Amino acid sequence: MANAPVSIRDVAAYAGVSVGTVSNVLNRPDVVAEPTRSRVQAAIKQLGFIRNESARQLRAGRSRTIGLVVLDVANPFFTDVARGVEDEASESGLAVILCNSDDQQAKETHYLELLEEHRVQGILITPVPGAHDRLARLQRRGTPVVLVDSRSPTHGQCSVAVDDVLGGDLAVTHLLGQQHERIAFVGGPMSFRQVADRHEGAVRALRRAGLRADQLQVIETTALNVPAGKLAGAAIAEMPAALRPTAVFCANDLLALGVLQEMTAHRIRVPDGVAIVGYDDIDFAAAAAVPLSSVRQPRHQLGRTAAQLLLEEALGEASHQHRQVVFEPELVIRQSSLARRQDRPRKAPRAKPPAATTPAVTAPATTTPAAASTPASTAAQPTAVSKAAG
Amino acid sequence: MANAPVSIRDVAAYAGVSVGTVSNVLNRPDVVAEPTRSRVQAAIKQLGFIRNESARQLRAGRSRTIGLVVLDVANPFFTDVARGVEDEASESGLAVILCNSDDQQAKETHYLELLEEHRVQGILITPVPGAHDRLARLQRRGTPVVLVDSRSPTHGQCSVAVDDVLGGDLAVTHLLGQQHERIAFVGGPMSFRQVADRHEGAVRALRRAGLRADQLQVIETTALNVPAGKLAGAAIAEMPAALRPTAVFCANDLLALGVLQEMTAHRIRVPDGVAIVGYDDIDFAAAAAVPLSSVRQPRHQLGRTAAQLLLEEALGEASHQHRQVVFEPELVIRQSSLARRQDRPRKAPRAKPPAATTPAVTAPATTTPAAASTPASTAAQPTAVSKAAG
DNA sequence: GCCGGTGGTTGAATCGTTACATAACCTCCA
DNA sequence: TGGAGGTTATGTAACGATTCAACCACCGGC
Repeated sequence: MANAPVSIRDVAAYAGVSVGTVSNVLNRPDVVAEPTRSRVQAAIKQLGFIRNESARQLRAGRSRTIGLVVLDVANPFFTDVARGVEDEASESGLAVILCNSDDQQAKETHYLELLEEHRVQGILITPVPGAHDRLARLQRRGTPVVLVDSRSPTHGQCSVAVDDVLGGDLAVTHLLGQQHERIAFVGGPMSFRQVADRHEGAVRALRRAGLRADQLQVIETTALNVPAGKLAGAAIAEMPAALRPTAVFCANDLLALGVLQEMTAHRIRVPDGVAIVGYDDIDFAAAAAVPLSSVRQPRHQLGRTAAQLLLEEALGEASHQHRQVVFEPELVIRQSSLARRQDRPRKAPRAKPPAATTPAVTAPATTTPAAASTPASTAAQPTAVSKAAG
Repeated sequence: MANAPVSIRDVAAYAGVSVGTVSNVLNRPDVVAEPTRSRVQAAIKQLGFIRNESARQLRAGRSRTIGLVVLDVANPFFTDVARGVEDEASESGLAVILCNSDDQQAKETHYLELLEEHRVQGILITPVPGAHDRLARLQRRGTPVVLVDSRSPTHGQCSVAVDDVLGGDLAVTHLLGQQHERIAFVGGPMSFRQVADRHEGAVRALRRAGLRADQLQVIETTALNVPAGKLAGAAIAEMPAALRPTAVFCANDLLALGVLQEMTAHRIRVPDGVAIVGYDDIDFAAAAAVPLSSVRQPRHQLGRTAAQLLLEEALGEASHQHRQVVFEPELVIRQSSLARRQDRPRKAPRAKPPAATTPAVTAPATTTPAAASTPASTAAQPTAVSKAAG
């Protein structure tokens, strides 16, 4: 039987003080004299009083909550980001409402409404394509928005992202270094900026190597999960061996795992028959059938930084300047993309001296052409921070 | 610039009606005459009015939210459960606050307080060991609690679980059937009911096969994640081959993946050197270095059912009876536990016999001894439903 | 011409908390 | 003795939405 909920009023009566005093004990204990304070605290304990957040929020005008909208909770990339967000939020005593838009505009819209009705402090979101108007409206009405793993086209909000063009470049440069020339890009929908950028990076690497852009075979998927990867993998497996790409760069690790499974199913050896590089370096990448090379993103850091920016905007001084933080990715080389015999002559190695003796080799930033502009920086630290007027 | 938030009052003024009427338009549009209604709706749109959830909640006494507390968001098992919960909740227009206790009592307590302050409709929780008092107190104060993947010792609340003893039994019975006799159990802490039950099931299978219980080597871990699995794997790898278990049953798939990685690192072949069976059948199990045999749980269904029970208790009639729903697990056999050559005596050539032509073999329930008592039932449906007084 | 409905609308009270202006009381010093 | 100044405690007005009794206007029936 639920006994009547006890309010601050009941506590006050029980302790023989006014409600104001109880409120003070709760929020500014130092202004209450010792004997009173402990009497009130005893009453609180005695009656099992629990603050009512709704009432506090109503009074305060805002809730002590932030919203996080991700594309797919089942993707470890996002759960790691979420943990980062949560760590940062809980340090400020804020709760996180985690919402899963599942790539669907309708679900996203629904959650944005819900979060706005909850008067959250702000919203962290990896938007579905075309969400920018909705987000802008939200901001105009007073809810701060920070884009996660996405970049603000208008600089109208803060954002935290990873340089995906560089990531794509790193991946494909590596594959080219392993003597691959028939390379495919698996990913989609292209309307996702992440996907488009990774593709662009791949093209850039190809061009720099003197190849034509249209030599990059593109296999566009309808989603970024394992089943979509399997479909793409099946398509690749069915190609005649002479035309089949010798290497595949996947827009994320889930796709890569799907492709890998399908290769195994069709008895195509990885990396000998087809080399694979994924993206995100989720923990399962290293445990895959063939340990997966992947472009690592600072996932946890991404979430933490996003939350920091949001709190800065929501709680901080009015003089907030929107910032675009861009992290640098890092290529992790594992077995799935190693040439069959690294050191045997065959074709003279083009320009890839430090091969891999250790299972996981982290490409030092300095070996990547694109990194030249960003001197001495750990990949886990933002390298490009631009500012825009609030 | 955040323009002043617009309230129901502003809408009323703008539309030239009373606040009561606006509220009616929002909540019982049918009692409002057509011309008035559309006038109000126009005003709402015009002013960009957004309901204030806090105010509604305050008035209603309860929020339109449920809390879900899991042990580890990074474990795909829990994200799948969470999706089930979310699907069910959103059908009733409820939001889910997802909290990650990280196996830590302190974090769990913190989140429970937070959820109680938020006056959630109820809490779904996979508790850390020893949380039952805290939960009971919570219930006494009026917040419904449903245990997820856990069973109520006192029948004082609803619960949804999977028969973990049966799961353990299935796994080890299978390994015994593959001629393994030196079997190890990897899992921990034993204070988790799930772990203890799976272990118990393993022992039961062993006994039934006429072996002594202490022949099951137990390697207790301090957590249920990949790193803990690697530690256990390293321990196994270091044993002299003559003493080393020929098969390992892991309390969950993350541990199994860790063990598997370590076997590979130590050049111990799976399943020839050591066979492995995991638990949960997360999506990544099938994509592992060696596709992982695993005990499958109806994860999504688990979450959905838990949410259903909670809503039944929170929204339904006062005559709620607590129920304990138990699902039945299902063994999925993959390469990691297939005997080298079922019928041939010794070491086969290194070329793996094409054991699995079908990627995943699902053991039909009827082959498992324990299933005998539960006739014709899909594993995805609850098989045991006991009732207890509210 | 009065009464009883009925369909629409109103306005005030309410939820639990916080902030703030005010009061009550002490102590100390001129 | 009469403040001044300081410390504590009090009471009340918000915050925004919902609910509900009361009210109004109008119609039909007798």
